[in-house]
Amino acid sequence: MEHSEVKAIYNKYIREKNLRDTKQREFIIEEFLSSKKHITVEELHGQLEKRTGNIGIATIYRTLKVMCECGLANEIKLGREKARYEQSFGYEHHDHLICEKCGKFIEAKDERIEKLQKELVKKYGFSPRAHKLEIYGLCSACKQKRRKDG
Amino acid sequence: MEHSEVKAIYNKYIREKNLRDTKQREFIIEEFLSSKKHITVEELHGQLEKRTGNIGIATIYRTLKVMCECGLANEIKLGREKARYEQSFGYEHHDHLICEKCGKFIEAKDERIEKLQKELVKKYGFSPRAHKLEIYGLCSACKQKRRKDG
DNA sequence: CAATTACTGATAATGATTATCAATACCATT
DNA sequence: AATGGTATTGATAATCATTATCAGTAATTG
Ligand SMILES: [Mn+2]
Ligand SMILES: [Mn+2]
Ligand SMILES: [Zn+2]
Ligand SMILES: [Zn+2]
Repeated sequence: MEHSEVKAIYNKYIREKNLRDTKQREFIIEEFLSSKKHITVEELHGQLEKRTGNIGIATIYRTLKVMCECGLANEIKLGREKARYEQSFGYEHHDHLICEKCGKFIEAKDERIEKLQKELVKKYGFSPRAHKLEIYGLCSACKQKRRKDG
Repeated sequence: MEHSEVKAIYNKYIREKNLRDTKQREFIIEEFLSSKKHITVEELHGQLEKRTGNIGIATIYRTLKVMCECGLANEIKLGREKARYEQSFGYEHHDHLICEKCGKFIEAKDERIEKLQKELVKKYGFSPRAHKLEIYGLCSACKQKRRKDG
């Protein structure tokens, strides 16, 4: 429950865009906001099946697209894997350390890196709109496990 | 012609892995090394069609995979676009500024950013294997064009 | 309530990449 | 040079996430 600020933004957006307020979208957004970050469409669909009745997976794709459009969600695409989504309201921009063993996403940020990126693009007369820093490797838990198991 | 160093590495690799030396791979590698960076499989296939006879597109996929395995190529995947490949022999690691208007890839690097990334992962006990920094926006040429055209 | 039109869910389509497989080419050995 | 084992090729089918289609349904507005 709650998430009233997010819903206010969403409601404003659908009014502006002449979209309609449907039960399915309500359920999807509620579930999305209550779930772990970096969730896939399939995972969300599975969770919804338990609570609400069936909601078509196409509708979940569509609703997450709307959430991204109104700035309430971000899409994260890694290689050939299926897209993941994270809430973006109330979270600032951050980078990701991604464990290649267990799939964990660690959120991290260094203001100095952000600043140096701005310097970097300036050198090329480039106007940045967005950026993505992903570091792939092994999280500390998986590192320890690997030590034990060999 | 030439590219003898790359070919030496490739030849060493195929001997070790019990792969065979085929005309198709020769042509593909030659064309790959002579082409612009950040090329797609489809583009490479198109170019090869002119010079050599037909080479099956599956063979190009397979050969580029081998090139990546032996460290002579890198795969670059952006969102849902088709994969692009770049030579990696004789080029050091670099980041990409990617123009969303014309598709240009600007290669850039800041040693200070690289260093701060190492600090960042250390804070989380994370062992990095690779990383990817991509900045999306507008290159200077496209920026000027936009100014003129409105 | 009625008219308009956006939405839904089932399903087909798409498109890049990978798997399959029979025919062929490579290569070490004789 | 011929042979045999096996990696490779190219055509094509399969895969799989995502998007498009469309008939039926539901939200909105007056
Ligand atoms: Mn995140
Ligand atoms: Mn590059
Ligand atoms: Zn892990
Ligand atoms: Zn440009």
